[in-house]
This record gives sequence, C-alpha cells and structure tokens, in this order.
Amino acid sequence: MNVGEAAKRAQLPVKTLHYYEEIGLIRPERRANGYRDYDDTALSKLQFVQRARSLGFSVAEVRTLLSLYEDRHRASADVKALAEGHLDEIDRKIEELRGLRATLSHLVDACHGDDRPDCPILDDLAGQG
Amino acid sequence: MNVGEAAKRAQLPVKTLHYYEEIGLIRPERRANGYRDYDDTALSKLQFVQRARSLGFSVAEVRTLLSLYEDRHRASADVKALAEGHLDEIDRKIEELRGLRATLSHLVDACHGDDRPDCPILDDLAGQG
DNA sequence: CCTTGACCCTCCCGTAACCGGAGGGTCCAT
DNA sequence: ATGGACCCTCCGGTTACGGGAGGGTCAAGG
Repeated sequence: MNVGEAAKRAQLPVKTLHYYEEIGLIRPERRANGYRDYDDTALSKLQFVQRARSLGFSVAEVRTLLSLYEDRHRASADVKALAEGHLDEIDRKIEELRGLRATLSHLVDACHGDDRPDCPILDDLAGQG
Repeated sequence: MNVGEAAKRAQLPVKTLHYYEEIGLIRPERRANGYRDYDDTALSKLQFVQRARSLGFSVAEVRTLLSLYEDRHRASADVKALAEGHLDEIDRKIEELRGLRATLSHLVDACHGDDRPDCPILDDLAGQG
C-alpha cells in the first residue's frame, strides 16, 4: 500500500513514515514509479512503533524493542528491564513536575492577581524569596 | 564581570549566557578587548532567568516574565495569568505521564521477566492486547 | 622578556523527532 | 486532455543549548 494509506492505518503522519525510513527504522519496498510500498509486515511494525511511542518510549528504545520483538529467542527479562527503565524515567519526570507544581502553585496563590503591580511571583524570581 | 564569573554566580553554563545574548534575552556590555562584561543588573536578570527556567518556564515565557518584571506598571494579574497557564501545562503533563505509567506498569507486572521468550509487553505493542 | 595556563572570542555542526513548504512527477477519473 | 489527489526529494526550521576547532588575551612565575 502507498504511504498515505499506511500512515492512516498506523495513525501516524506521512512525514513520520518518511522519517522512520530515513533513520532506518522501517524501510518499505519501492515500486517502479518510486512510490513507497508498505506490505503487511511493514504495517505491523509501524503500528508497533506507534504504540511504543505513545507509551513514551524514545525512538532509540523503540528500535531496541523492535529488534527484541523480532528475536524469537530473546528472554522476556530483557524486555522487562527496558520497560522498567522507562518506568523509572517516567517516575522521575513526574516527581520533578510535582516539585515544580508545588512551588509554582504557592506563588500563584500568593499573588493577588489584580491590577496592582506588586507580585510575589516576580519577587521570588528576582531572588526576594 | 567576565562571562565565567557571571555564569558561576547565576549557576548557568557559559554557553547558555552566549545563547541568551544571541537571542537578545540578556545582552551584556563589551570591553575594549571584546570580552563580555556583566554588571549587577545583568547578573540579576541572569539569576531571574535561571530561577524561572528552573520552574519550567520556556525561554519565550521567561522573556515575557522579564519584560513584566521590568514594567513597573503592569498588573500582577498579567503575571498570575502566565503562571497559571504554565501550571495548567504542568498538570497536563503530569496527567499524561500518569496515564503512561499506569499502562506500562500493568504490562511490566504481567511480564514474568525470566529467560522464557513470551512477553506480554511485546504482545501488547504488537497489537494483541 | 617569555612562557604557560586559564580565560575569552567567533564560527559551525549536532541533538530529538519530526513539520512545513517548494518544486515537480504520477495516477485515475471525467 | 485535464484536474485533483496523490507521491517524490530536498531544504530549512523547531527548542535550548553542547561540543569543539581555531585563535586572541591576560596575569603569574621563571
């Protein structure tokens, strides 16, 4: 199938399929006219990649996941380790955001937010706090 | 003071000060020998920027915050609105990460993680789930 | 006076994961 | 034959810098 159809079925932009081909992640066949031709295998991989990306795995991680997927003899422990690493990363990010949120939320609450000029948010940023 | 000293006091890499100058965020004076020269005002701004960035404001947002900071007549409501917008953004990201975390955590728990090859994580990514 | 090391300078390329657009070819239906 | 919907490649831009080359400057020590 053409790139447009493959993109639709994988729920990805055409540009993204171009990109995945360029970086050697998923290389479709080519027709005589130069058009990309995605077969069922390629489409499955695209969907695999789309799902992994939507779970927040980086393209580099997805590349590893794909190769693990295609290796019938890998241990599930390898996959689990990668997923756990990603989980830790997510936890780290959540914690960081929560910290930011707490600080910022304090400042926002302290700011009366009317037409007067004094503002604890700016005061804090300026180093008063 | 020289860029190295300013960087140290603002807890920012020298490269970052170069960058901030390049994008017109904070422009230091220049000495006769071409060296950047940060005065107290410039240093204060750097520290302001560093704090705002560490709270997760984008450079574009920081630019606005700086101009609000330097405008003695702005309403605190303007600042509060920007900060609240950022807070919403943070909440959105936290929610998204929590969703990812939940899904991924399920998958990781379901994967026995030994040397056998069957793996619910890959099965799910492949569309079995 | 000279050297040495720690600074400083200006380019310029690379990062992640694409998006947008220009300029031009292809295919299918009317 | 023509129009519109596809498709192609190439190039530049995005965020917020980091790394490094190639080369000037400055202050201290010999």
